[in-house]
Amino acid sequence: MTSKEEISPENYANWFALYQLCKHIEHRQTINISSVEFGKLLNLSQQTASRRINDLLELGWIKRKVEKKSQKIVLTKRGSDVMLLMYKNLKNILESIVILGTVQSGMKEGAYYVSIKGYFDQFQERLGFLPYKGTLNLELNSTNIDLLREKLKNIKPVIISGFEDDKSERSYGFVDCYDCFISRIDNPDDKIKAAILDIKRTHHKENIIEILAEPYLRDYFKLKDGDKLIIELNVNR
Amino acid sequence: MTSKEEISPENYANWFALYQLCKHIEHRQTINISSVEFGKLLNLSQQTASRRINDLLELGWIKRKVEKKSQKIVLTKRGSDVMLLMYKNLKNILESIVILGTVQSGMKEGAYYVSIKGYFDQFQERLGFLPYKGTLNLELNSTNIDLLREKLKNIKPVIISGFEDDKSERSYGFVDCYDCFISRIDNPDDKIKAAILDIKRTHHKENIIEILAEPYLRDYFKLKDGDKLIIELNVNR
DNA sequence: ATTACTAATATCCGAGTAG
DNA sequence: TCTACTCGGATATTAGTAA
Repeated sequence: MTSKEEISPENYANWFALYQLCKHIEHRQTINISSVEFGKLLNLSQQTASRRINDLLELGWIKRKVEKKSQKIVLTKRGSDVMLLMYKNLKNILESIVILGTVQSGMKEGAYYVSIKGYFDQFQERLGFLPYKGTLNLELNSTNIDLLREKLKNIKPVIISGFEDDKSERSYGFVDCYDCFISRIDNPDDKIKAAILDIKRTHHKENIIEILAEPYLRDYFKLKDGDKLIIELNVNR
Repeated sequence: MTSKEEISPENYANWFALYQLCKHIEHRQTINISSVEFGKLLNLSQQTASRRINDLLELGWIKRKVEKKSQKIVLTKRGSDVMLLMYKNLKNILESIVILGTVQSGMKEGAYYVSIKGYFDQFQERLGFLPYKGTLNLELNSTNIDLLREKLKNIKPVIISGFEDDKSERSYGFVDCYDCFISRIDNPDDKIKAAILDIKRTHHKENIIEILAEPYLRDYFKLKDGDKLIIELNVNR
């Protein structure tokens, strides 16, 4: 069974030691590292690094063989459980610290509206980019949709005016857009400037939003349905 | 821009403080917590908890308002970046500490072979479970396939004997199976007993393995193509 | 109630060094 | 070279309070 042990102040130094070790795993859960080298990783002395290794041994998080030139350290089942537990917890935490959207296969209506010249020209002018002729649909869970709505209240929308189409004699309403940045959850540094189409006026279910961006986001981020994206708004926090 | 700062021994106590705070976020990146309560979370005194909050303020990871009964703490952009960075690093680490397989849409041949009575009866008897009549295909990256092969060398396979089918006058070769456990990467505690069909004898690409289990795994784990599963072997580490 | 200062103390770290 | 012990000094934590 996976151990449920939490990292408490008595051993978070040890958790970090394990974390640094894991970052240097080479093959088959194995690390070859001397205590001097390990000390450098930890910004600590050889003596303390050596003591850390012994602590990890005692916790049952690693096994090792001391050899002449260095020591061969192997992560135990218990050790990998410790890392897994932290991963799992962080994953949960992320749901409450960033706004996450799940990629959904779009109904093609988005593409139609974006393409309409009366809208398209305004998008280019007021959003500052020439949008791809289609939208990416993101599903938000209820926590995230609330968080998003709350944040949008404090942001000035980019207003896309309505207009009349002479030929079809139809009138098109105004649309509010909100500047944002989109990134993959596993690579938050690669951000794309994008815009959220006003969620009040979409024909979708309440928890789905539509994203406009210059590139075709499915290709740019290599997305599949179900992938998670971070939606970042320009609010000071 | 996302800060690239690493957590060094001078501030990993602070990292853990932030982590514990984040675990208790209620709404809109906000936490209401007194220094006494926070001290309990950290297994530390009220005084130290209070100092930690001040450290986090100084690092720019949180903002706060001290109120009568408690303090309202809000995670900053910088603070959420710190958490995201750790998440990203852990995600990378996981690839080297557990064997991960990516769910692939199967070609239906697996189901055919499992269903053949000559095999099916043996599966039930020798694996200890009545398998679902189909296999789940998992794609492994090259690191993980090497790791798996290495581990399988040290495990005794469950041998499924070959046989002749009188009617079709075809002969079926033997199959090796390996006991394992399968779990979702985001819920490693919920493990399903399963078996890996001998990768040497599959007709697939080299880096795809087939999994047998009692339930229909796609339903049990609510899987979509691209989801990641942990494959655990019963080896002592 | 709170938060947080100061002073006392407990803990941790690294130099020196042995095996 | 390695790892890892002892021990004095550095650092962190807490008790006692103030605000």
